[in-house]
Amino acid sequence: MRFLGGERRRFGIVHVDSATQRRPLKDGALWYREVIKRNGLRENQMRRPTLEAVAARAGVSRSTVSRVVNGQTTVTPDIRDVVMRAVNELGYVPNGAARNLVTQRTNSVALVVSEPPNRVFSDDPMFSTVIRSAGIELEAVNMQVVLLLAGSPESHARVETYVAGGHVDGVMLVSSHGADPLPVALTRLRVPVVSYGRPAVPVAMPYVDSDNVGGAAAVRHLLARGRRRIATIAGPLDMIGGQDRLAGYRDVLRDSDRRSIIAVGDFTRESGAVAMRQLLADDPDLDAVFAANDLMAIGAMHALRQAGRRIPDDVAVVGYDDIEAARYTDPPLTTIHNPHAEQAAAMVRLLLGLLADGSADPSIVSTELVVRTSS
Amino acid sequence: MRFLGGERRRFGIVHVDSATQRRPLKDGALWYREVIKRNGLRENQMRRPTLEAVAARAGVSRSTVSRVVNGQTTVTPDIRDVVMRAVNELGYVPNGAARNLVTQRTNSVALVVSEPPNRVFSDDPMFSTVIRSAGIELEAVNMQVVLLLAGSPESHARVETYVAGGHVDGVMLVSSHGADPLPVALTRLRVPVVSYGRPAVPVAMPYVDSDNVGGAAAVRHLLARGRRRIATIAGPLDMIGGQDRLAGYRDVLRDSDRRSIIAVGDFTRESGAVAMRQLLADDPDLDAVFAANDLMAIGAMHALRQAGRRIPDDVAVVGYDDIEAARYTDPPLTTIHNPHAEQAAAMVRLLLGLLADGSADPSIVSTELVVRTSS
DNA sequence: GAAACGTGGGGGAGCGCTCTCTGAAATAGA
DNA sequence: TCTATTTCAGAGAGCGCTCCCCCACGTTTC
Repeated sequence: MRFLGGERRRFGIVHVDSATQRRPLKDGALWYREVIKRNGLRENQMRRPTLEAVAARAGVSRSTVSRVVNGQTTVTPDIRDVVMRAVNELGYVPNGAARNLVTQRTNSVALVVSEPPNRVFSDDPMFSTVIRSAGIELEAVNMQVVLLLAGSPESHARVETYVAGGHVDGVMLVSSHGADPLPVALTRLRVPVVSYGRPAVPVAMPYVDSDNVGGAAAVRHLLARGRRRIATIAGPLDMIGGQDRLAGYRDVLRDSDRRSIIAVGDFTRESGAVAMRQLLADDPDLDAVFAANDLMAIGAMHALRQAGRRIPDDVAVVGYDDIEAARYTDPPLTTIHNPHAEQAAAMVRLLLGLLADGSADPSIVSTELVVRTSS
Repeated sequence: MRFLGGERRRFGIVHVDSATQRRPLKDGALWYREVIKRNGLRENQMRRPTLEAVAARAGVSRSTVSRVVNGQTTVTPDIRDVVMRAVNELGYVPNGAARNLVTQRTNSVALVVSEPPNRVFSDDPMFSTVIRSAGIELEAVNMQVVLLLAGSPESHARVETYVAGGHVDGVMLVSSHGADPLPVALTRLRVPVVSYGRPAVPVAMPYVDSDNVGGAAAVRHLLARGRRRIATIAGPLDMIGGQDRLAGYRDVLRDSDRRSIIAVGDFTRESGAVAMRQLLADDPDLDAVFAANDLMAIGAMHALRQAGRRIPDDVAVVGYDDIEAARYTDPPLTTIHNPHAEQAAAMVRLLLGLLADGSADPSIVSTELVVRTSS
């Protein structure tokens, strides 16, 4: 092994079986008592330098060091240099908790992902895109993202307590479905909250959404290609995204006097495959399908192939989102480009505006049809 | 619009163009001054109740309230009830910053994702799996995940400062490549750090890895299938994962007296396609390819189809990771199942052990060949 | 019945920082 | 030369919480 590790640490390779892996863990709150007790003074000795220490070394007051560290300009250059030297020599870094306590600000925001359990295990790239984009945008202004998973009802209480505890300056809410109590609960906390996509419940919460005409554009495209029996695989109808994309589909078909053929999925590949099989059973002659996201489109393509249909010759397929994978399906998937990264960045800006001056200028990012060979 | 929003907030839909979206943002640290100034006393009035307030209402001391809130058992049931009533009436939630300051513990850990920029925009589900699994595991012990992106050199300083600032109790490092200074820098900070996968540089840091014999198993499988010219698309060679999987490939081929045919990718689909084309140009007669991850395998399949090769008839393809998408390729992809979720959970447990008592029992999760129809 | 012990609650220090207030020194003005 | 004004550093009061220490009050022991 290559660990050079210390006294009490044991290193080495151990194969763990699933039983061991699943053992319950002690509550976080319990440890620190034990740890403090065990480490006793040692902890004190190796404590990081404080403002006080830097001040002593530089021969100035705490206030002055604070001013220097925070970049205030009312400090004479000479003194500034002396302080900076002391800071570097001691390796001083301000203590975040102390700063948060007095400023009442944490410079971090929560990203609350409120997703149903079945989606947790599907690997929808939407989530990683949002997380990443929001993270990048926040880091540009020196703020951090705290990820809060709110999949289960129990975790809701945890999330609420965390937010109410003043750990974050604001909240970004992603993917809430109709019955989700979180949007309402969070707004009651008097903490700035914004939503990724229009909230499914009526609540006074600024949001950034994407232009939902995409669903309509997809169907018009299929119509223009001469398709006559166009089915759709809708997303969960308790989510706004699911509703809106379905509405777009319906509107266009109604206008062109065609029948709607609808199956409902839950945004996972598996559900797309299941829905496609059902659609095929309902109407064997369908010649096109519009899926409310790419993952379901991929599942649908899989089911179509298994049923012996050629794409796009027998059945045309259009997805939604334009995830990277859409470029690599066989054939490449026609889809609606939905700029999740931009939308996430816009959400961050919305929240920052709220934090800075209470302003909330929502924005809508626009979608665009990307025609590939599946249609 | 459905915003019911307050006085100074402006709601409404505004289309933003990319130029506006990209405007630079004020530094986080600058606002709070403005905000404090602007809000003045109002902020004070609506401050959340403190321990003091609860104590006053319950007619006991701060200490007693603290004991009750923290679940200490040395409080008489009567008093406990009185305090709890006051807590509920006031809606008291302990202030996190104050608690962190005095306990020197934050109950949150950082997940540092140190990934090269080109991978940021590829949607590798590995990252979301790790993030999600680690998050779930930590929430079980009431701790939070703070996501720190360390893609660029500039962001390294930010990450270091953040960690040094005591904002987190420990650090989980993901996906570091050879030249990454972060592992070394972080260990110097005297903060518990664990790594997802063996660090690429020799450093005293506990890690959880996956059993890298997978590469070998994949190649043996292809050999058993009667394939004679087996190529590989390796991952970045400055990452341990890339090295190890390549080593497995090489070892098996050497033992069976066959020639290695190697191209290098960077774990993205695009790079897999590029590498496949190159491989095909180098050796048009190859009859199998082992890609170091599924994303590259998907890219390779795409390139093979474009080159008119049938899979698996002409060329067999094997991937690595067994991401969800591998089940939905055409044909479904044979791959090495790599339990990222389990590995992430094990990493969390490793870190928690370190935090609790300095113990670090590393573990290796095992991989397994999953045969589908691409080979 | 006095001394010893145990038990539950209050007092108060202090975690590390920011920021207002104050005062000293430097500069300007008369 | 003396006062008015500005500039810049220090003193000190908290931010909201935890936890050590101690005291008051029972309860036991000899």
